[in-house]
Amino acid sequence: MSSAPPDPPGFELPLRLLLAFQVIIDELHAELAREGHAAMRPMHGFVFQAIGPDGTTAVELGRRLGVSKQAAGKMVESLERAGYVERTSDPADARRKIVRLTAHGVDALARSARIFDRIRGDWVRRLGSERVRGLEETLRAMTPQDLWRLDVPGWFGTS
Amino acid sequence: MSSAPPDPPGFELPLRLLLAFQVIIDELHAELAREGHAAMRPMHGFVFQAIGPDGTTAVELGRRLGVSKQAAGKMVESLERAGYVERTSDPADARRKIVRLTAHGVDALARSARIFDRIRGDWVRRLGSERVRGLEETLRAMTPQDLWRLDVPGWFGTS
DNA sequence: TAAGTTGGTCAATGTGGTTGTCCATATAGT
DNA sequence: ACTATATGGACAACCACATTGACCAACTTA
Repeated sequence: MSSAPPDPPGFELPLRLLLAFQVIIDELHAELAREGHAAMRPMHGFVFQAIGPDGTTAVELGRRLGVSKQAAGKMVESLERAGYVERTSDPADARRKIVRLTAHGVDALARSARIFDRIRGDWVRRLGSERVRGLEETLRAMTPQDLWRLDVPGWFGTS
Repeated sequence: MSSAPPDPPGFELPLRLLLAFQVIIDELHAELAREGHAAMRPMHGFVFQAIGPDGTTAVELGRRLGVSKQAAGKMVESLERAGYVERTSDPADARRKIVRLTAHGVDALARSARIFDRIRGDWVRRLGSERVRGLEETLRAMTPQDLWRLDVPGWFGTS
């Protein structure tokens, strides 16, 4: 004879979505640090992905990430200092400098992929395959198709 | 005779979680802007919540949000300029300045709550009550119990 | 009442973003 | 072929938002 539980307040859902994202990303970087990539930051994964296997230019990178070419250039500089990317000149166009992942960067990206898969496996163990698949389907239905259209940087400004 | 679909790569889940959060927050702020709160920023909701109905101090606010007291003080300043909060001195302790939401701030908070509920209603219409409840239960199972332990600011630094 | 703790503010600094400017190089139009 | 335009990259100045360090006034405790 118990009545149905009331709906939770609407603000719980977005908060849990963000919290779940945080949980996964924190776990990823804890594991990356253990595997020798302590310098990796949450943003870096997105940047590596935007660089892609064939490399790209700072201007194109800025476009993909939704920031100015100057901001992209500074990102590349710091990633270069950290040894994750390198810049080479384009023989076909003397203006362009191609940004490519170094072996170290490729390693970080490969490890990230493995760790993400492992974390998903943990979720499957705790929730069952059906619920994880259902979760992914539900989120797919409610989010833009293009996974990489996040425009993360600066999106969360305070003022 | 079709084989089962393969598991998606593990990185899709966190990305979709973040995307879903963005979708909701963007919708919230679009609606808030329509209702006269164009100055509201994603962070502000968290800050308002941390201030609470009884007000708090800059130091305590910094603790709750996981930032320095100076950073919290600056946040308060800008929110004060925007008319969302006011500072009054504590009669019981001449050092303390109590930060409280103004009527305008309370209005923004109340509207946010209503809009969040409305957005959840949209999800229910598109997905059905069962799936939304299932989503919330799943996320609840995988995230910390304390909803407000997010330590958002600066968490996503690039370097 | 002296000593320590706490709340608030000021100043200097670091990081990561912005726009504006400029130059070298490619590309298109006549 | 030459000029005009567009593009990639770099430099500078600036802004927003965080940090740490120092300091003072006011409360608390021994």
